[in-house]
Formats: sequence, structure tokens, C-alpha cells
Amino acid sequence: MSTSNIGVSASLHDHRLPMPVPVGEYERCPVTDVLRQVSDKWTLLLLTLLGRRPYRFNELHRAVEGISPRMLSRTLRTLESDGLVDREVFPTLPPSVEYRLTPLGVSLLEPLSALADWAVDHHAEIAAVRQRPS
Amino acid sequence: MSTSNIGVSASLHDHRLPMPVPVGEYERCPVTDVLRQVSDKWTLLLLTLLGRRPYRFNELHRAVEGISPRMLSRTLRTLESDGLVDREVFPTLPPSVEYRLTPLGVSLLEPLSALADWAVDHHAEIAAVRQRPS
DNA sequence: CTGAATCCTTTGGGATACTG
DNA sequence: CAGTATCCCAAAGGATTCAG
Repeated sequence: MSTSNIGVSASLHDHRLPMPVPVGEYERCPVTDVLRQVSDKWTLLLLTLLGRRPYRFNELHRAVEGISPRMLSRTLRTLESDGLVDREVFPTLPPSVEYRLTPLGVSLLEPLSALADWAVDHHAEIAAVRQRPS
Repeated sequence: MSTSNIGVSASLHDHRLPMPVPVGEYERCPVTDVLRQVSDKWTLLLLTLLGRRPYRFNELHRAVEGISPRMLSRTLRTLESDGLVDREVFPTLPPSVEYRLTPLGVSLLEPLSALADWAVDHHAEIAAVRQRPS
């Protein structure tokens, strides 16, 4: 049910996108909004991992390799506040916290997967085009 | 043909994504790479417009409303250097330049459209979750 | 173990002015 | 018309340190 306030509806048939933006009257676009959330440096990877199974904080910290505790925490909090990830605290000693995808988060993986497939299929082509001399 | 050098292949069936990242040996991920290109402030809108028909520079400038000549130029150049957009110069007086999607650019609209549909269908839900007290 | 706080650098992006 | 050049600001993100 793609009823929304953003101008034109999407059409998979002719490969158009819903009109996303302030082409006159709208200040923000939910599509760009979602795109920007998902496209920061670590979100995609975290969603990928959490799509497989729940993880604890330090498990993620080890799995991602390169992420700082600060960014891991920040990214997870954002995902949580967007309803894509659930955070469950076990009051053990030492404390343990588990993160898992919400149903909403799981539902996002499907369209994201389509885009990921495209990227995998075409990134060599893009890389080639980028390198050609001017 | 999702043959690539990035670990695990995608699976629409179980909604997993290809392993995107330096979980050990890879420094960059084509998926995140593509996501970041597409998710800057103006790219999605420009791709949307160009998905409908070719545009001239100032046509885009008027259509987008809010974009500066600088960002319009920069964004178009990036899209061009990634092989998503073609730029054709007509040596008229005054000069005229037309931008249109390449076949690669067109092919990107389909998976992007899937993600856009998801965003349209769920942005209200996300907005609601965000606002709930703590 | 699971973070929060602080500081710093890099990048994205807006405003304005100018040119072939 | 189709841009480029400059300057400036705000946001993203890394490094390091500290805490419950």
C-alpha cells in the first residue's frame, strides 16, 4: 500500500521512482530519508550480520573489525530508535546485551538485498568506467 | 550472476545480504559503495527525473529547486564518471547540454524502486516509532 | 562487558561571485 | 546557457579516555 504524500507513486514496471523531493512543495522525502539512514558507514553491515542471528555488543565489535565502540553504539541506537533493531539487556554480571532485528528490520532486508545484488553484479563495470581516461 | 569477491552470496530467499565488508580481509564493499553514492542529498532525485526523460542543465536546476549550480554540477559529474548518466554537448549558441541515463543507470532504477517502495510503505511506521517516549 | 564523554579531522554541502 | 572558483559551516566519523 504505497499510499503516501509524495507526489507520484512508484512503478516497478517502467522503473520509475516515486517523486522524492521538494520539486515544489515537500520539504523531506521518506525515500531519501531511509536511504540516508541505511547508507552510513556501518549500518548496512550491521543489518547484514543481525539478519543472520542475534549478536551481543562485543560480538559485533569483533565481527565488524574497524568500528569503534562509539560508532557501534551510535549506529545501534539509531537503528533501535528507528524500530529496525531490538535491544535486550540481560542483567548478568558482567552485563550482557543482545541485539536482533525487528520484523520491520527483517522486512527491509529484502529490498536491500535487491540493491545489493545489483551492486555485486555491476560494481566491476562501474569500477571500469571510473578508471577510463577522462 | 552474482559472482564476486565478497564472501557470501546474496539470497533473496532468506533475506540475507552478501557479506559486505572488512570482516577480515576486504577493505571496501561494493554494496556500501553503491549505497553511499546513491544516498547523497541530490542523487536519488536526479536519477528519478532522468529516468523519465533527458534534461538540460538548467531544466534540472529549475526542476529540483533548492540545489545550487555547484551541487548540481558536482552530482552530475559523479553520476557521469560512474557510468550512470551520459552527458551530451550541443555546440549551439548559447551552448546546450543534455543529460540522460545510461542503460546501467536505468538498470539501477529497478532495485532502487524496490527500496523506494519499502520506504513509502514503512516511513509512517518508522516516524511513529521514533516519536514514542524513550 | 557495555557503553558514554571528549576532542579532533574529514567530508558534505550551502552562498556567492565570476566566466566562456 | 552551463558551468567553475572561493569561502564557510555543519555533520560524519575516528581516537582516546573514562565509567557502571
